[in-house]
Parts: sequence; C-alpha cells; structure tokens
Amino acid sequence: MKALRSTRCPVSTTLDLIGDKWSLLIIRDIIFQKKYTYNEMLESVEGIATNILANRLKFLEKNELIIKRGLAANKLKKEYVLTEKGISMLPIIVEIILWGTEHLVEQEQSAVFKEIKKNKAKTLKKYTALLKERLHDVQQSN
Amino acid sequence: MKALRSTRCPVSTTLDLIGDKWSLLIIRDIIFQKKYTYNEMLESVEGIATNILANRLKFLEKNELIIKRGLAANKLKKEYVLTEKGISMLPIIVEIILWGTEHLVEQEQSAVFKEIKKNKAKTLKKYTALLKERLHDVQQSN
DNA sequence: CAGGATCCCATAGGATACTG
DNA sequence: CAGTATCCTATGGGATCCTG
Repeated sequence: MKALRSTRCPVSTTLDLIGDKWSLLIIRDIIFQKKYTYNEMLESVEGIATNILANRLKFLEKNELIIKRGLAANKLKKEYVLTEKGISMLPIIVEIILWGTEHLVEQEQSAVFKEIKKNKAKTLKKYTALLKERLHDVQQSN
Repeated sequence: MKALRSTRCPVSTTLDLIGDKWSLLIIRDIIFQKKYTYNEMLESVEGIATNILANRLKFLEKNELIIKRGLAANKLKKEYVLTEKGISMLPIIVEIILWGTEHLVEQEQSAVFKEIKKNKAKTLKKYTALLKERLHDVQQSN
C-alpha cells in the first residue's frame, strides 16, 4: 500500500485508504464479528494471507484508523481497536452492506445485517456507541 | 477485474465491484461531473490510462451498473448512463465524500461536496432524481 | 471518437517456512 | 501468539501506437 493520492477529491483519497480487497473487511470484522487479534482475523477474513494481513494492519495503523495494544492478561497477545476516525467509517460500511444485500447477495443474512436493513439509524447509533465505549476503555487502561 | 467472490458477505462482494482505485471514480464523474463519454472521462478521472478505463467500463457494464448507448447526433459518439442499480450506489459515494472531507481533505471543496455536507438527504434526493430522469430519457429513446 | 493491441514494469498477493 | 522472511506468480496498470 502506497501513500494516498494527494488530490483534493475526497473520493479518490478515501479510496486510497480502503479501495482494496482487504482493508474494509478487516474493519468489518472488528466491528461486527468482534475479531480483535491477529489470528482471529487470519481465520475470519476470507482467506487472507498472513503477510497481507500484517501489511494492512500496519497501513491502517499508520493512517490512524486502528490502534494496537498489548493485553494485560497475556503479554504476547495484542488486540486492535478502532480509533474515532475508524469508527466514523461505520456509515460507509453500513451503506455498502445495504447495497450489497439489495443487489448482490440474496441468501440468508447474518443477524447484524438484518438489523441494519430493519433500522439503519438505530443500528448505526448502537454500534457507534459500543465501539466508542471500547475505545475509551482502552485509552483509560493506559 | 475478475469475477466476484461468491460469498454470502455483502461487503466483500461489493468490494469486488468497487474495491479498486478506479471504478468508483468513474461513477463519481458520471454523477457529479457530468462526464458521459469516453474521452471526457479520460481527461476527468485523475490520470487513468486508456486501457484501464476501457476495462473498467466493460466491467461496470457487465455488472449492470452502467449502460452504453450511441448518440443520435454523432454515430461515433457513445455515452454511458447509470442504471437503477448504479444510481442506488449514490448513498455509498455520499458517505465516502462526507468521510473524506471530514478526515482527509481540508482544502476548498467543490460546490457539490459542500451541498452534501450541508444537507445530505436533500442532495441525495436531488441527484437521484436527476439520474433517474436521465436514465428514463435514454430508455425512451430506444 | 471510442476503444484495441502491445510492451513492460511494479506490486499485490498467495504459499510456506521461520522467529521473538 | 503475532508477526517476518522469502519466493513466486498473476495482474494491475502506465505509455504509446494503432484502428473501425
């Protein structure tokens, strides 16, 4: 992943951040699947290679969408947490979910996706609150 | 561009459609910059190569986000029009614009982007109506 | 004008083995 | 457990020239 296109268009610069096959899936899993650690993500994100996952996590961290911290319980274990900037990406993901369920995927949906379809605003609020709570917990424990 | 990942996750399948550097920029230009023809896009989309543009247009057409039609005035000239499916992608782009203007791009914004920031729902409605009108015009002239 | 054809390079990304 | 290191391939994508 290279530097962002230095243009004045918010669409192209944002695409430089999440316009690839993987970044948004990682964020999706942090948000909806509660996958916070490296190996959890390795299993959860559909077939991502270990070097690619490492690369993306670093890239997302560098661009301040996530932060990494060690877990007190186990010094070896690290977990990733969405920053405020990362959390504010939720509306984008929600719209993508809505579009995808409407136009591409017809099968049974996960509970969260149904929830979004049923009441977007409410679900958005709920998950934003959850994520902020988690972020603040992490910031306090420093 | 390959086939879509056949998964049940709407995020990953949608990313297979627009999770690249270019596709969404093409759609952005059709919507906001009123770039409808090949050469207009070639100039407008930041430095895209001719083979890449052709590739993406074909891919978007194949996935029914755009349709192509010849212009009566000039048999050689073609123009691209968003389908209903393509138009319904507008909320995704709007959220990306909002996020990008908030977190990445600080400079003066284009009028449209300011409009979105000021009143998202209204702007969404307005552009959706405009695009549908154009689509119906095209469908009638067949 | 709307693309196709070609050439070529950089890099995304898969597989696997290894390490602090 | 959380990555690194390496090797290798596919393909994204730039530049340029060509054509119906």
